[in-house]
Amino acid sequence: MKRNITMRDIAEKLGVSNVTVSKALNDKEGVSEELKIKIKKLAEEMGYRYNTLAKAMKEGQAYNIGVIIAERFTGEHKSFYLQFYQHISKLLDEHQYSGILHILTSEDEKKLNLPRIYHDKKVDGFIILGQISKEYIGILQNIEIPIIFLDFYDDHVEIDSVITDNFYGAYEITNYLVKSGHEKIAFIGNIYATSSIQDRFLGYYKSLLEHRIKLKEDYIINDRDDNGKFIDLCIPDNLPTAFVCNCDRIAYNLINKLKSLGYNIPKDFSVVGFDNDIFASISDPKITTVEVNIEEMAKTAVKFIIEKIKDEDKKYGRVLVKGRIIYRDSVEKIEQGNN
Amino acid sequence: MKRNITMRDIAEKLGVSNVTVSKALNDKEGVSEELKIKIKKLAEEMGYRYNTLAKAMKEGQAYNIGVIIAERFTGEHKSFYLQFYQHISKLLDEHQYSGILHILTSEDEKKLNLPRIYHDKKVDGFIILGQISKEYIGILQNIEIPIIFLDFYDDHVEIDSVITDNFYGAYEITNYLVKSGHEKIAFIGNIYATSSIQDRFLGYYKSLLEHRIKLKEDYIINDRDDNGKFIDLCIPDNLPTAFVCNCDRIAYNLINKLKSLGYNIPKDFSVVGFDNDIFASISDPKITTVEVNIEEMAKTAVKFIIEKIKDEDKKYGRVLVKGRIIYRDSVEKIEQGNN
DNA sequence: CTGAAAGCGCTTACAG
DNA sequence: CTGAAAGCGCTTACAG
Repeated sequence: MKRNITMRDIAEKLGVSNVTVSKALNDKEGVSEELKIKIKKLAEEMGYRYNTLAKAMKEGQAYNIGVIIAERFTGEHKSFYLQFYQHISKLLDEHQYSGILHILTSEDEKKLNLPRIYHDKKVDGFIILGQISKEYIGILQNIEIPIIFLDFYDDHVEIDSVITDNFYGAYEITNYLVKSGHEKIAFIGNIYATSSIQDRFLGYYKSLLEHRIKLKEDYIINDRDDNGKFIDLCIPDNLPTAFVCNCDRIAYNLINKLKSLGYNIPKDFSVVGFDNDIFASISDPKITTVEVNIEEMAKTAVKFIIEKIKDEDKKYGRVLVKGRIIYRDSVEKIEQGNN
Repeated sequence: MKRNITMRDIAEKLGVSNVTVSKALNDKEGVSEELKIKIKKLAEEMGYRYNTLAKAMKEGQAYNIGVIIAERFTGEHKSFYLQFYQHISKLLDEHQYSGILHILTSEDEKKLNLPRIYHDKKVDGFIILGQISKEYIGILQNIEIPIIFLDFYDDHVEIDSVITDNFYGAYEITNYLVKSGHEKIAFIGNIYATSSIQDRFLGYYKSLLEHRIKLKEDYIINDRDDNGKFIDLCIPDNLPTAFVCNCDRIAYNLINKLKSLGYNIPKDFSVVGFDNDIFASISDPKITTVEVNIEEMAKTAVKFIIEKIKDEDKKYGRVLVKGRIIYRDSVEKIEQGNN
């Protein structure tokens, strides 16, 4: 194996010191412009590659950010967080950082095992992508490197988080349903499962409150068990005219179920979703939904984590990123009061 | 910022040298069992975290593998490679390595810009996930760290590659169609776009050859332009009875197109896909397809790249990983010769 | 079994 | 503007 080319090699060829080479290559003060150019040129010619590791060790920084996603969010057909990661990874790169994805297995989550990349000081901070257990949050808040929650939050803890404005998004899309004449509006989602679903539910509820529509218990329809596994939807006897689904996936399932029961969407029922993921576009009809601004959220999270590495006292709190309604074909305007 | 705990700190508390601590923590020879246990216990108590960076620099190894995916494969609804990456990342972790995802932008690909993580010596090797341009391959084969192609290959180059057995998979699934009575079988895919599609086409062709079915030019139906963008499918006037699609996505599109034209699938046309991705299961009817063994492929690629880092002379060549047919509802048995 | 010395490739202060 | 010295936290010979 051929030895690596180092700053010293460049320095020797030019009869200068490695310190000068270091300064030149890093565009620091203290080298004549002329020398600097000469050094850079020679470095290029010799195929010099900067050794980040050395710098990293010197500074005690790895220039890596760990991105933790719980295994249960990464199943076969759940690419949402992976897409998120893709953005994060790209943005990190622009800041001279690298992302290291860590899939947190259910076992490690239960046993509260921190990832190896933490123990090995391979990362300077963590972005936690998607809900994790309270207990795990508990140990995370005790580690000495900064962390950011992305797409969820936990109120018992003052960890900074970047979340989509679930509350407002659900509020707005429910308003839209009301404006379209609907009053009997059900919500679909396990309102105990995640803070996202909970907030979407509350946004829906706020819209009802504002419009003096009474919240009916049988209009809150559970869609998954406590492990996040989807369960069969239980449509109430007293049929609503519209459904606010906590995500497009479930809206898609609902539409198919209703269609198989002989109903027409949106003629018989209006359905709205959340996320604007693939299920919204492959559904027939295409689903009116709230688009989550993945890129903006990723950008914010990356900015925050890097700032926090530089200054550990930085605090951001809960930061909301607005989504927007994508109008499609799953909502029907109905006559007021015909229900 | 509190100083990090180092091996020296542990050593001092115990009145031994840092060398001894290093040996103990790494389970190396030359420390009494008793002392070793004492050291490990104290390290635990003091919350010592190993500094990989120092080791890495000493060894000139980063214990990171770069995974390069071309931007065009990571679009909104293309989670296939991201899923791949997820497996790779997890497997790498088991080998004490970390994966660093690099999305190669079209611009960098065109300008032949190597990723920063290469220039910064942040990775010890690369896994290239999915086809990249010949020119880019050209510069990649000149870098001094090992690389592996995953899910594609290029024959002008002796870079090791791990690919799914596209040829054999397409051959088998076409055989299945023939066995089901079909003779007028079309292939859908741009056979110049990627080596995967090309091999799938050739597998299809081999099946035809074996069954003495003539290959008809208008039965090779293009599905995308040279940039990989899907185009409208041009169904030949002389209608086939079955379609071999180069991927599930396009099989899904085809089925919808045929359905919108008033046809019934599989009554009027049989359709098979490839990949067993989400489009195969959300389609109605569900698509009979070839499942790619993502995990096995990822495992093989990870094993190979790590071996190649240890021993740069290691060669593997083109390694095929078998898939298997998933039988579903998109194929109809027809009477021989009724077409 | 234990440890002093040297070195991995940089950067940071400091001196000239 | 230029560079000698020290140090980041380990590991690898080598000596005792």
